[in-house]
Amino acid sequence: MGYEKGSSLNDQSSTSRVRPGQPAWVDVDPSKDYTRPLPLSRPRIVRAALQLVDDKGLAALTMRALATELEVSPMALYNHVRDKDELVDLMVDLMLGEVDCAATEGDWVTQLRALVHSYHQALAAHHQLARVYSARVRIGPHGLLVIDRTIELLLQGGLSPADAADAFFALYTYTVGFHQIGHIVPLRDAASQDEIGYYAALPPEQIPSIQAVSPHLSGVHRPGRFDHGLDIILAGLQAKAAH
Amino acid sequence: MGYEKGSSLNDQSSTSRVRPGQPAWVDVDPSKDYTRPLPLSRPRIVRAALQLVDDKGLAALTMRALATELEVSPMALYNHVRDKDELVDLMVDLMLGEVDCAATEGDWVTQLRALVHSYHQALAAHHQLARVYSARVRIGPHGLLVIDRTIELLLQGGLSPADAADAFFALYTYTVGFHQIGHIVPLRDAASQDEIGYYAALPPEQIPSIQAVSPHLSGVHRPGRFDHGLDIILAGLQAKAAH
DNA sequence: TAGTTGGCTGTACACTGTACATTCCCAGTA
DNA sequence: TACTGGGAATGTACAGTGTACAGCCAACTA
Repeated sequence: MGYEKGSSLNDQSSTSRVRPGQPAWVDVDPSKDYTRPLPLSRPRIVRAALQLVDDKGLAALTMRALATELEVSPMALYNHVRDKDELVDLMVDLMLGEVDCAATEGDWVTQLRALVHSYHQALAAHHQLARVYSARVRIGPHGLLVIDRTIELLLQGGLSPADAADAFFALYTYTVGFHQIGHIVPLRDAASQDEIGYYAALPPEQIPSIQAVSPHLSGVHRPGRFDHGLDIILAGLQAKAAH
Repeated sequence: MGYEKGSSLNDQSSTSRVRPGQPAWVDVDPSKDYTRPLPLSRPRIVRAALQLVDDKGLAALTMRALATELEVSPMALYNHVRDKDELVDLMVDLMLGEVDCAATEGDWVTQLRALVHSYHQALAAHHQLARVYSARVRIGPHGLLVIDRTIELLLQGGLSPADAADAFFALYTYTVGFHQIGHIVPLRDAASQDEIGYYAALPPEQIPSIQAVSPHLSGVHRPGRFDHGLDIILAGLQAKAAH
């Protein structure tokens, strides 16, 4: 997006920029290094970081690994980003830019469902990143727009400002929380069963209700799970909006 | 709970145990070290870790710091705990032991509200620990009991097993998510305003709805916030239970 | 052409989790 | 009482983390 230049000129290598100060008639001297990486920039760093996390997981995001990816020394990043914390904040806001706030079809509940679902999809597309919403969330411009649109719809539905704020937090908390919750595994033998194998730590007769719904518990993030929960909240909101 | 021995005998110092192998008539020889720490044990380690996190925050939980607290070498911990991951799992389950699953007054919604509220309170009492629910959750015996009781009440309310599972996840996600969400601060100048100062990153006219409810947004975890959201979900559940 | 500036580099440090080998203490047995 | 086997605690060490700091060198300004 305006940061890469002339990629058709340099073939597979993305690191060609002719060093200045050379006379024009000098073509190529293989003994010298005429190439430099693309200019570093905040957006390029953040995009590369998000890519890295999507590909290799959150644990793989180290300043060193990111620097390697960008063919640059680790400390070079610190000219564009205060610290790793800020980098993560920027990544979150980049992701939030993918949320579609523009849908205006249907009544307020329908629009709200679409908005939150879009939020959900953005998180799902970068589900590793969702685990970072902890301790503090720093809201950037994209985040602000999503929040504003959500509250707008709640007010449009007839909720009081106080109720709208609470409802916003309920939706926000549910949506982000859904992605923060990872796979649920029993305390022991986590390796043997990679998802819910609930009963491992307690004999079945002590947890009859879990037994009763057991097949529906596996697959924490199974398709439709999020929307079912969302519908429950929306139903509650409609009840509240109608007094 | 049966792990400390004779605490009334040793005064404030928790590190007095007479070294064996000394003749009984030898009273005290100050030149020798007769004292040893209390015997290490899984529960003692886990309790000390939870205390440490409650007092000094999650970041302060390092194996070295914990070992210092227990007056023991760092590696001694590894005789009782596989790794830090397992330690955290055990801490979570210890906290879940504080949830009150026994209330049986009122109808199923009332009981469910009380149960989830108790879960909320346990998390609030150790709110630093809540931030650890990421990536994976390993459920221990206390966690299983809480889950089982929740599902029992949902089934009692008339939900189908599939609906009960979805509803459980909605409640679970909301509750845990509520505590994972930390303070919300704007991207810039986070230091200057320690909670919501939303508008910093965008001019006010671009986020009119946020402006409209602004006073109700501050204080993410203000008293009552959790319960208002919970009531929304419970209202949705009642609607669902009644078809 | 001389001076300055700002992005990039290499080095270095404090700190993390934890593997490994060693030492020590204590219980149980002869 | 003396011996011994084994589990628990220790010290050392290592790889990997974020990032402070000082120097370097290309590129811009006068």
